[in-house]
Amino acid sequence: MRRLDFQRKTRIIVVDDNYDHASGIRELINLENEYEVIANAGNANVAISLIKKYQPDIVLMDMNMPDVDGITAISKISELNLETKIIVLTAYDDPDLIFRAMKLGAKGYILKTMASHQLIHALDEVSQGKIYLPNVLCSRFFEYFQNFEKNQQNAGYEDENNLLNDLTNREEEVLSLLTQGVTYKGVAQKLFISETTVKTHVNNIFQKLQVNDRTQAVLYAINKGFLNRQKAKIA
Amino acid sequence: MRRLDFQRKTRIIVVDDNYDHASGIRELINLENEYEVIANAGNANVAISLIKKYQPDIVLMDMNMPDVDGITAISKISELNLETKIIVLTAYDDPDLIFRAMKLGAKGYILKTMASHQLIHALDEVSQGKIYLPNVLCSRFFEYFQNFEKNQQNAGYEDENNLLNDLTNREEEVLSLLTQGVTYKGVAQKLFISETTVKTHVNNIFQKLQVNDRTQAVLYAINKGFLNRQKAKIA
DNA sequence: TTTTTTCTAAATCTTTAGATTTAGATATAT
DNA sequence: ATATATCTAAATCTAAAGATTTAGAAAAAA
Repeated sequence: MRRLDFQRKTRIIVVDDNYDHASGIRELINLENEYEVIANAGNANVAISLIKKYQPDIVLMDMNMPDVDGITAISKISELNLETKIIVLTAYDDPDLIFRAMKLGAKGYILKTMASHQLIHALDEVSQGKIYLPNVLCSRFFEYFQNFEKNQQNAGYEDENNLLNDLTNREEEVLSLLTQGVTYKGVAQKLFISETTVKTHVNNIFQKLQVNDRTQAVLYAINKGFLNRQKAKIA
Repeated sequence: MRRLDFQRKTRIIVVDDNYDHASGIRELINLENEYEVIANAGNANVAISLIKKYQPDIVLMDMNMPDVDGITAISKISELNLETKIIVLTAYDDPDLIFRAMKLGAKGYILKTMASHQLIHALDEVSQGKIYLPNVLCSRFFEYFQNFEKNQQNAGYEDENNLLNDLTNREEEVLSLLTQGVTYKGVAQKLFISETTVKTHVNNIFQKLQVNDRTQAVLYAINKGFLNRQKAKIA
């Protein structure tokens, strides 16, 4: 399934602060006649300017770099909105790293411990527009992904520091309306209570959430996953 | 790599509205001596009550069902917080479906068109706690995932209906402070302008966003991805 | 050059919002 | 039986928010 277009080789930039390692990769790749390493960067900032200048097809990015970390580098590169595809090279199968890299649009992820033909295989897949993620790393990704989603949904639920837990049922109802931008009068009408009662509730809410006004209360609620809670209760 | 624990078979519930298809799967699985289909559900509601009652190890869930759709069913099952693992069976490789199913915690995803030994393989992997997603579907997932993330980051950027686009620079600065719960006086101090000027800006913001007060303005801003915008500008 | 936009500001006024205190009615728990 | 928590409500007050009009200065666009 190698590309048969010999008119132009797939151009690669290698980003690695270890010069020996980078050279090894360069030689390995240059053995293949459809790929060529056109440049080599020792740190993220050099990498970014080189990528801007040469707009390579693929960037092979090492993740253990000084100064700017790999994730930040990937983020900056993807902000350039180029056609350049990023393949991450790393020593560890840290699920958080895999997750964040893929989130930022990395097209491949390989461990340094993997056999060298894996690297070429990754280049083949990615240059064809596919995503290359070995099964082991794919599993890691999904474990993390599913945990992440679960935590998103339950954000702040069993959190000891979540002041929302101190609210009474009625106060939650009132806060819910506040997060919809309803006024005192509006709340009073919707809950069939007097406006002064609403004020009492709102004041209690402010004290419990340790805020001074409704905007801050709403912001606190949103940050602590109050909206998710409400959804859960409705459903 | 099959499990060697013959003391208890892995218990499976099949959810499929097509009886013939369900029977086929049942027979196929019962050929394997480490698995047994303990029940069969023709729709989602029956499935959920059966799952509550029997707490199976694995649920094989067909996605083309009447009434309650498969995604809703998965959502409800995962809310039960059981150890039950869900494998999705479907005819189409719709990336949105794959994405949502995996997001909700499905442990496997197979196409009906795939060979039957794939199903058994999926059962093996999932019963061992792994995630089973064939390469083709994995690619689909990541394409969708990365697009999704990109859209999340640019939420509302080039949206014609996004009233935030009508704001001037100064108004954006003011709104940014409002989304932090700052008062008129506070905004005036931070921007080195008079309080009345702040009021003018805020009133203009309200008109442009078609809202009546700061809470609604803040909510509008958050929903339309204003916070992401600000982050992008700072960075 | 003239027009338009943006940022600035003040004055005036009405309406909410928020703080604080007090208190009756219910229900729950000790 | 007596605290304790919750929901209700009113009165009173101050501070903040919001609406509306008018207008000068500077910059950018026509």
